[in-house]
Amino acid sequence: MNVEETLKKVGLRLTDTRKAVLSLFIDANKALSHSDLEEKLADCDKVTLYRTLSSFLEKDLIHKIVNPDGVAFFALCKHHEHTHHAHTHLHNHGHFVCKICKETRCIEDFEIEIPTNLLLNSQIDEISVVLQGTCSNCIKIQNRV
Amino acid sequence: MNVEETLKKVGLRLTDTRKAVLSLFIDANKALSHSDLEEKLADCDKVTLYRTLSSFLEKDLIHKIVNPDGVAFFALCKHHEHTHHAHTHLHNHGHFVCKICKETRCIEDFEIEIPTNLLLNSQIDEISVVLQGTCSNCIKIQNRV
DNA sequence: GTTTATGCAAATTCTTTGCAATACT
DNA sequence: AGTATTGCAAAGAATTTGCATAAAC
Repeated sequence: MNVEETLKKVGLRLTDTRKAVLSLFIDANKALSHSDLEEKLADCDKVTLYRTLSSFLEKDLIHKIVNPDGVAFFALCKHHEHTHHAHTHLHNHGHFVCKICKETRCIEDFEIEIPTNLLLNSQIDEISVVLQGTCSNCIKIQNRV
Repeated sequence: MNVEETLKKVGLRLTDTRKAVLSLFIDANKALSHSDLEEKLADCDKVTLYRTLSSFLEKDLIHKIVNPDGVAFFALCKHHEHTHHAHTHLHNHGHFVCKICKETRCIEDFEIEIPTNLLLNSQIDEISVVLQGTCSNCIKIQNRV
């Protein structure tokens, strides 16, 4: 997955911040919050980061996960790794948030079926599934103490 | 479901604000945000409302649903309507949020099974399932225009 | 050259904290 | 009487907006 090609494909100008942020998402392989990015890109203005995240959301490069504390995390949309372009896609996979280290990951294997029998007259656009608990790493650390 | 009995049962003092807020939750039969309460209880200080919500959360009278915009909503925990007291309970039922009118409801019939095969070494405490879309009422209004 | 993005300051919104006055048991 | 709760002011955190400068196309 090439950073510059991806940005061009969705019609965003190639700026240093956008290239850096997209690289971070690709390398991270997990969800990142605004403050994660701010920390990693210390010389970048926080407002620019907010705007970068907005433009990525708008172009469907990333999706937003709000954890149970109300903190927003963002993760790459997997469909951009493939050549085909699914335009209206539901993010109906699960997410796991560790309440200790706050690490947030997509669980691609866990997909929720929309309950079409319920909510008969409503239209569903988006699904958010967040599992909160303690990650394996933090359990290990707890057991050591 | 009696307001005063319920408050006593969980060990909270009977104050005007608590009685009013609990009544609103019972009558509303849907999730309410802090600003919903502020609007309905105009003569009550907003800080008191924050603290009321905290105490209700702590006593498991209500649960918190963070909608995809990051706005917190709160809804009654159903187990308090019965006499038996489940102390550690997962809120693994779904929630529906209308992106237009922001109405938020529990969908009690829609329960998510925790995927025990995934996340083998992690511990899951809480599940949040939020479906976002357009509610039947807002669809009707759209069609009229 | 035209359009879009950035950086800074400032405004807004949401939430928490400290403390004296008040209400509950 | 003793303890918990309230209301107000103020602090803090998260996010948005306006605008001049700078960078991308």
